Amino acid sequence: MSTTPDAPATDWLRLDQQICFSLNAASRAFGGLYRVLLKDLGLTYPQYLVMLVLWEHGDLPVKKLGEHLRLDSGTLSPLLKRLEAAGLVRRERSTRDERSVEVGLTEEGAALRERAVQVPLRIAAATGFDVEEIRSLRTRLDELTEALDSAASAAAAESAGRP
Amino acid sequence: MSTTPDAPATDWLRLDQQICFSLNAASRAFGGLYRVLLKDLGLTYPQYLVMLVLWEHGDLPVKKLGEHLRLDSGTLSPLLKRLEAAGLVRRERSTRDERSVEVGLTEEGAALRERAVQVPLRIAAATGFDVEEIRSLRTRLDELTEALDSAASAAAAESAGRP
DNA sequence: AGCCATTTAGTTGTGCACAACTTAATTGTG
DNA sequence: CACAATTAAGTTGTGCACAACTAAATGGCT
Repeated sequence: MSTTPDAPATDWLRLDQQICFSLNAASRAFGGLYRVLLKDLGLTYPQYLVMLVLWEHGDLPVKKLGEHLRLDSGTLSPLLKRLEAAGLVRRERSTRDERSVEVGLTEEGAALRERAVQVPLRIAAATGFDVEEIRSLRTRLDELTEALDSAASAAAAESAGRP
Repeated sequence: MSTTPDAPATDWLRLDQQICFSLNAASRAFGGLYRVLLKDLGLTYPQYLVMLVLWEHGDLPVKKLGEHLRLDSGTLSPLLKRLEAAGLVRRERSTRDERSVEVGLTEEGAALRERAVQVPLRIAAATGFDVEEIRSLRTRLDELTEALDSAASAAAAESAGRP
């Protein structure tokens, strides 16, 4: 254990000291606001994230999409099917590599971008944070994600057999 | 719109500038580490949060539990049934108010606390953050949650009819 | 007392996250 | 070339989040 707790073990179990709880709550609060703002666009928040990636990078195989979003095909396949049913994306097997499925925007999907531009602005306004605060919080969170990811794989390896 | 964006609208749609994405990623990274650490205890992360509240506050009606966790009965009812099936909690209708269901720890549930104490320590160590950093990040996130919550209800009221 | 609005749990249905597995195509190696 | 290992997508099953709804009990009000 590399930290030196300055409180008795009991306190560490107290809910209000658990950063994970704050993070989880903030994440769900974001979800709540996005739900309201995205209702007009007919998108859920994860669907919106997929659209963001496609708007930025153009057509991509499911695999690449998953790398950008940290999601696997188990999550993406049904989500993409719903976006396809909504007429926002196309999915077609790559001819060069039949294992791969290329995801691309339909005209309707590309057009939706115009209406989506206001969403991040309204979100930023809602946070009440200025650009610099947002940036620094983001940096901290990304550090956290990386630290947690490597700790999780280390712990998983340990509980399996020796690394 | 109360902020003055210093970047063109296009940049606001860029995934890597979206704080929500970082937050979402961090939240899922936490989930991943908790999944590994809680496997031994036979708990999921939301189940662990429920146990934390019960360990700290003792028996509580479902309603109060939901207030602590920001969750409603739609989420809690099935979750509590699983904890009950696992023998960790009891659920019984209050005699004073038949609408209310009191949730309490079984002996086994209370005993699990001893084994859970190590979890937050290992999480804290994994973050690589010191106590002060954790506290300040937590404060920021709580501010964020509150701002987002009130923005969401304002936006919901607006899209319904005038507030 | 009688009735209605509110409160509390629970149920149902949709969608996401993730583990474990399947299928099919591709790659690497002897 | 043949065949094993790898890779990509999809499927299945479990659990959570949340909206919308139901059922039952309570409390207030006339």
